[in-house]
Amino acid sequence: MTDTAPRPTLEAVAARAGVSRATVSRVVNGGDGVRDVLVERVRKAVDELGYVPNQAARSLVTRRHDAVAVVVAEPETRVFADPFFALQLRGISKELTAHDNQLVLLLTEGRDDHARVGRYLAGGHVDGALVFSLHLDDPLPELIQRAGVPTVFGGRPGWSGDRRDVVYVDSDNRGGARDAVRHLAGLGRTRIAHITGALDQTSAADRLDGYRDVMVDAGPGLIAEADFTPAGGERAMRELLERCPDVDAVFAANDLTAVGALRVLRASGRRVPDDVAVIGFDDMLPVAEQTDPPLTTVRQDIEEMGRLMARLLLRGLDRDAPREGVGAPPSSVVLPTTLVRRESA
Amino acid sequence: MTDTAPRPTLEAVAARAGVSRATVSRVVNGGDGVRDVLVERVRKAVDELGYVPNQAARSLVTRRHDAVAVVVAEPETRVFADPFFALQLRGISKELTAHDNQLVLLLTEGRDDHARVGRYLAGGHVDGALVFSLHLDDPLPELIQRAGVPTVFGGRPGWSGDRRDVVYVDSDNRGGARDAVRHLAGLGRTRIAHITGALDQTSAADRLDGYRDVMVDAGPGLIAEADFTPAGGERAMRELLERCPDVDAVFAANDLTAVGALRVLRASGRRVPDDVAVIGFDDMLPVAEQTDPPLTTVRQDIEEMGRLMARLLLRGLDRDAPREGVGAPPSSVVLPTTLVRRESA
DNA sequence: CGTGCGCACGAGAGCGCTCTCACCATGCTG
DNA sequence: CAGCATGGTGAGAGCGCTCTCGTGCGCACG
Repeated sequence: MTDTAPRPTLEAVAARAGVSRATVSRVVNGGDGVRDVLVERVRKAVDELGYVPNQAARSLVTRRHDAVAVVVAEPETRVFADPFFALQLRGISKELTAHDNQLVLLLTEGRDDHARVGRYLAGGHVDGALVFSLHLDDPLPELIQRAGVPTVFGGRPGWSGDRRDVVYVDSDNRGGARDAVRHLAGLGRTRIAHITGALDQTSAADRLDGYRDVMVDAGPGLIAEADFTPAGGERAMRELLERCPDVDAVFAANDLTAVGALRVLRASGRRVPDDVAVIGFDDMLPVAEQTDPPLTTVRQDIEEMGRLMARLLLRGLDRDAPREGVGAPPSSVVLPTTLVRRESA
Repeated sequence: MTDTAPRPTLEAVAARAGVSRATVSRVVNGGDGVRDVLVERVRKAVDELGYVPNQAARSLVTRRHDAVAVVVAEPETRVFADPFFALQLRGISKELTAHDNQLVLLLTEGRDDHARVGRYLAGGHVDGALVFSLHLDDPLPELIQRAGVPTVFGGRPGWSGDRRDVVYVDSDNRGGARDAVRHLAGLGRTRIAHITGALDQTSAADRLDGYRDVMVDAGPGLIAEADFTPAGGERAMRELLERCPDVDAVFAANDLTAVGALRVLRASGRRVPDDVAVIGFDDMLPVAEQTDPPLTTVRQDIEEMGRLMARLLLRGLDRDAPREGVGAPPSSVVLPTTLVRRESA
């Protein structure tokens, strides 16, 4: 735990290079309009002194921070006890880094914490925010919009339907669900059930919608509600078997739910996929590949989602647009999904 | 994507409250030495104007940022495709938040990226750093030490043996391994094998040491090297069965490895735990509970590790110490592990 | 009643940077 | 050859805050 040494200032570099502060500043920020001789001289001085600009001083005048907040709400941190979180973060990080932006991570801890996040964002410490808050009743999005911080959401916010200015990046949950169910139908299955996710999240609702798109005449008996967890999957599967013992296919809202379903199916003596075909969602790798049998599932490109969120945000901040007004204002993006065939369906 | 509005300054608050800037500053920073009447008046003005201090301006003069960098090296981000990362981060976040510090996340992408991180840390943007870099040959720790930023490491760095000033937080990998092996021995097992983790990481090396502590006379035939992945676990288990078909217990370096081992054992017709007892490490919940049979494993309190890292760092920054010099300089901490008995051993 | 002390407050100087603007060479046009 | 763009450079103001000092006041003391 060493202590920081005093760092050289612009002034020091200017003195050493025999130019003015202004010129050094110009060189440090690209060097346009400075003769090559001087640029060279300043660069040398910078190297020799090990000069690094003081970001605080810079922000004070530019009102830019080159920093973006990533807000993850508490309920999500549980969901993110899977690679989802890490991957998305990685995509975000890559994109931000490529544009020299820092990533300030804000994890909320319970609802009281929302105020703190709101205050922080309103405090103008960051240029924008990437927010994961997929619950319908979450006050956070509203709070953030009010804070006046440019924001891109991860996953469609529940209330976004009526607001045109909300920008989000999402997977094509509905389309992916349709693909899954169509695949099951293509296998000749006719009694295709669906185990939902937590329906207060748009992803779960959208997947259910996709299922219904294909199974227009599915009775409610074939739909069981769960919560994205293996335990929930078990419960729902048992329920389904009771209501409809001759079910021959299950589309689970995510891979973890599918794991629970698989376990119950096996315990009931049914073979997968011979008796009951099973499809998950996410392609959560350590899980989907390890199940018995390996899980057919709908893959979403999670890292790309993160990257895209960051890209949209930065574009909105005019970091990217070469000329003012050239880039259209960013609008939401829905990424395609792909069905990954393994052995469970 | 709304745009930020101009924010009120100290000056504005001062004018409204009819006091000087200095007084407002005093109130905002605790209010010592200001008459209650004025404190009240200033507070009111702050509320009415929705004043939030400009952190950049403040940092410029205080040279404090109330921000801490969390550095995660690339190889780790893969390992952290498990709840490890999220949990640790959560612990860190909680502790930092409690002390009004921000969390700046730095994920490195390949070795070239180290320089960037070094530059950032040397740039004095943050008051300290929490670093995850558990590989023996990683240049990052050295780089960071040279940057002169107070740092606490997550996991014992490979080269820390000879350096007294390195502060880290780690689990008692060695002790946990000993417990696991002793438990297996206590079950009457005599041919207890060990599947190692990636031995360029101290955690893997320490667990191997713990195994050896108990199995002082274990032949090399009972040790197979793997890499913390299920696939590695499978490979190693096959190897072990070949070399020692009558093995009756396996201590795997982590839960994922154990999953691979379980699969091979089952495929070979052996029953767990009847024929072969298996113990993992981590208690990675979605995994350990879902295996067949549920996995006996060594649990480490991951969130607490994160919290502790942050606490040590902040203490080192004198955020905590009520009086100068009262708190001893922070030293490394090794957290205990606990054996969680399920059904595999 | 004068002196001294302590306390509450304000004035003002920076922190390190960016950015506007004025200045001074040039080089070109009329 | 005067006049005027043009482009490179420096001087200086100011971003919003903290913090040191100096000032004025009330009070206890001699």
